[in-house]
Amino acid sequence: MTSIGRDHATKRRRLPEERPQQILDAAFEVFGDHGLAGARLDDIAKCAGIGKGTIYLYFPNKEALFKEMIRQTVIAHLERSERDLDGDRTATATAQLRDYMRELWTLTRSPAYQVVMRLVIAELHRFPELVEFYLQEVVSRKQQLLDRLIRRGIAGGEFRSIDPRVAGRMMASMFAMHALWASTGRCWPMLAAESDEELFEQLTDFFFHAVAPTGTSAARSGVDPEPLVTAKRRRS
Amino acid sequence: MTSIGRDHATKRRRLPEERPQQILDAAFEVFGDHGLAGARLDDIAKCAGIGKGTIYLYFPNKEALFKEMIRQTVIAHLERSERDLDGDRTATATAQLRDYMRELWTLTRSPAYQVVMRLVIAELHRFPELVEFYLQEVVSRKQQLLDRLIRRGIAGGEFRSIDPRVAGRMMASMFAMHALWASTGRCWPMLAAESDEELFEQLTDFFFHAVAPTGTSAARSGVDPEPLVTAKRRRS
Amino acid sequence: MTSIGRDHATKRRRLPEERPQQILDAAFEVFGDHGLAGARLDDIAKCAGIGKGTIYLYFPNKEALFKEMIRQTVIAHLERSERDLDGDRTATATAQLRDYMRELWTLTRSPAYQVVMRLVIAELHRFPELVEFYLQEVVSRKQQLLDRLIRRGIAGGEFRSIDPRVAGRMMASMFAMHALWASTGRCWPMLAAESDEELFEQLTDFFFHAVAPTGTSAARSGVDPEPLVTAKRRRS
Amino acid sequence: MTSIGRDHATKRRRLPEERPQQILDAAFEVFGDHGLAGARLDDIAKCAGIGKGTIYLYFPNKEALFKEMIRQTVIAHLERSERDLDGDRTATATAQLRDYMRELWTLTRSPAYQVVMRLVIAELHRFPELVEFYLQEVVSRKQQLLDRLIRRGIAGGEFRSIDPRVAGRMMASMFAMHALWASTGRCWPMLAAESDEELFEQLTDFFFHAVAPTGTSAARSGVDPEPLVTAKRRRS
DNA sequence: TATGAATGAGCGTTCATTCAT
DNA sequence: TATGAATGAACGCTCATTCAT
Repeated sequence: MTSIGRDHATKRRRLPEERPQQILDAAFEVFGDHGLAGARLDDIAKCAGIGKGTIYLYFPNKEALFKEMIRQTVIAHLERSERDLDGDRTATATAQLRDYMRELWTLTRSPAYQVVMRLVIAELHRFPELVEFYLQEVVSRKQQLLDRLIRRGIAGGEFRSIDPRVAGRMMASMFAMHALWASTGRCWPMLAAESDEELFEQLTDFFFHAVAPTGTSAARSGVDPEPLVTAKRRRS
Repeated sequence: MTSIGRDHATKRRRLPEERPQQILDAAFEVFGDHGLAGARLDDIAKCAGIGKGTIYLYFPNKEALFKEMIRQTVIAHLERSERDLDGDRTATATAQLRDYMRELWTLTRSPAYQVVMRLVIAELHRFPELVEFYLQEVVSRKQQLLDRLIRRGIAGGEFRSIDPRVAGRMMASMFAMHALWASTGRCWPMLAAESDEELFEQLTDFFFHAVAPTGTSAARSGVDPEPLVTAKRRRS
Repeated sequence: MTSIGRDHATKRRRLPEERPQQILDAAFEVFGDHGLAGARLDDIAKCAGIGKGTIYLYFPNKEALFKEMIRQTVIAHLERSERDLDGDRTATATAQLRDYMRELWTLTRSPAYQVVMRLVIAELHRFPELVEFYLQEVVSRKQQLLDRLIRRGIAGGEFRSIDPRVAGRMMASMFAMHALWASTGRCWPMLAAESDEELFEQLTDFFFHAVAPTGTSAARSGVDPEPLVTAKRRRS
Repeated sequence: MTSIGRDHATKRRRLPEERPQQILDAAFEVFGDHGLAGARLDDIAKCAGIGKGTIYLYFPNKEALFKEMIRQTVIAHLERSERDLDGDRTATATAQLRDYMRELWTLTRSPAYQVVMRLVIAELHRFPELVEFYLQEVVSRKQQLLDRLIRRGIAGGEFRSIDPRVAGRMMASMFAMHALWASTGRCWPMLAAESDEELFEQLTDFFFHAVAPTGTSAARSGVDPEPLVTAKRRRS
């Protein structure tokens, strides 16, 4: 069982300081496959290449593991977005929004984010303390971010006069749902035929058409009319 | 929670013919609170006011319970929609689509549907047999339904030239996500300020703008431009 | 479910007076297939063509069913044997013993007896009252029966001088074990190649050789020397 | 029940290496009392002085426990016999057979073997996988062993010309049944009056008489004619 | 007398958590 | 610090027994 010189393995003994991250990485993987309730600590330990008891040296219980996962993924992304958007005040709202979407889409394709999204939807409501945290630190901050952006687009005539919270919510719902679908590719082959890039184009195209100023071609927002059946691949 | 016309004693001894529905009602509640994996048959029985073993007189196992929940909500709706849409071939695609959305939205507001949606998204993938069932009986049928409708709208010049599968997917994602949000009202008060009717207007408005023929006011689709900040209440 | 004129079925409604026997017949069948612990009252009821609750009108519980089965099978056989053997005092001991064996073998081939044998061995020891009954009413009476017979054979020079209790015990053990093996044909195909008749010949042949007077061919007991590999079929 | 040299506290904390045997010992006891189906894992755990879950660290399920019990008793003996018999090619078939019987008898007197025999006969047929295992690893191997031995005895003129499979089966049935009887000593006092040694003499004597060459005294096989009523004690 | 829907204790098995090493 | 053997409460499911009809 023990192999000498096993230093090329993916899971190898790391420094003690890395232990918590090592455990979290394993948790992402196992929670993703089996959900919060279905995941076994045994598997997480095995996946992290450590003993089962060791987990309890760094996290008081299963729930705490989940908390930390949310903190890492979701908060990290939010702060990055805030920095990016507030940093550049020269670009058009359309351009900034497109950048934001691009980043969101990139994130959306990462397994860790997909896992967290699914867990948040499926199981967060059983941890009231976490719900509070999530609302304060994620939902409302994200909403404000989009609000500012869309208001600017409306004011500048880039978008039609739409309730910015509604537009933000629509965007969020489309991206979230597609992330969810993408996260279970094998189960929901609905999306399988297209590339991620194509999906992104479809999402942005749909959104910008929806908020395009009335009486105006959405093409002005930089989106070409789509052919009937399948969007052609661009850039990819 | 209390149903009018329950003229019996505490909770027990409804008519035997109602037993399966009685169990399903309890299942909706408990599954909603604890998820598919987290729900205990014991609790469902207690909630239904019957013994644990009684459940097994009507359903072979937990999975079958959920299958029946899906049948009662999602599939029942699907079949109703299929009947409605195929029954009236005179209305415009826009009108039919609006009718469909209206019905979907009504469904979307029912707790039972919200629960099912969350469970499907969160946990279905761990029950391969159910995944198969869902793909066959729900996803593909729904997709075909929308496909026909949207194609007709495009052919008739009501909608712009968009991939009908994409448009269908966007619509589905928006409604599904709003159902999810609404299902956890206490947790996601994001939507709480507005009426259901208003939410419906926002959804349809957004969608019809997104598929409106280019160079054309979406107003032709029967949707007025929205005021800036908050949609005014109509009809409700 | 209810078929009119269903009077040809094997399990049909009998007179109420026959109810207990009807239940016992079903019990023989189901206990035989599944053992005492493994048998479900549901199956017995179904097999008897009656409702499950009806069983409890005639037997206080599962255990009582088993008791009655033993009483019926074992006692019935014992008394028949005693009558037969004591009735005819003219035949040789060898002939009488052969007759007894023949009858025992016939009994041994009946499913009911095989079932009881297996249950007695497997589970009787858990019912002390029945054990007492069985020892008194079966074991000792049977032993006395054989004792008398074998003593007579020794006295008359038909058998060698052997402890009659030992000879009786050997005979009983061989027959019992073969009954057990035969009762699970599918599981113990060891015996499958031969006919019941052949097995009977092998058993009696072996026994009479073992008790044959020393220095004498067993053939005198009416048994031919067997060929080396496989006994030829006679009479069957 | 109490083993000498157990110098620890109450019952717990034997060396971990002994755990599997500790569990098996308890299994022998509980299976013996309640049968295969009737035994509760809880009781086995309690009897072993460990927690219920601990059993599953060493055995995947109930069935595997029994499989191991068979291995330790029946198969271990079988392999010992195979080694012994193949090791010494100089002894007469009679002597070898007597040695084999002697060992089988020793085994037959051990409670563990008696328990296993009863369970095999009474309940094995409900575990198809175990049946297969038993047929492969015990029945057929044992039959071959005896076949070789008896054929040699016949070829050398030590035994009469008898179907070796028949002779083997008779021997097996006598020993098995005596094991069964002995296993319920309190229930079947039939055999209690005599010593084990005496029983062994009776069994071998009976067998060798049965296979003695026709027209020849069985005494040549080394067995004296028995006195009428009770075998005298030898060697014991 | 006869029923079968209803019950709930009890089963084998799992796994989050503990703790002696 | 790190382990993994040990634990026992809890799960889904079964079925002997009860009881309203």
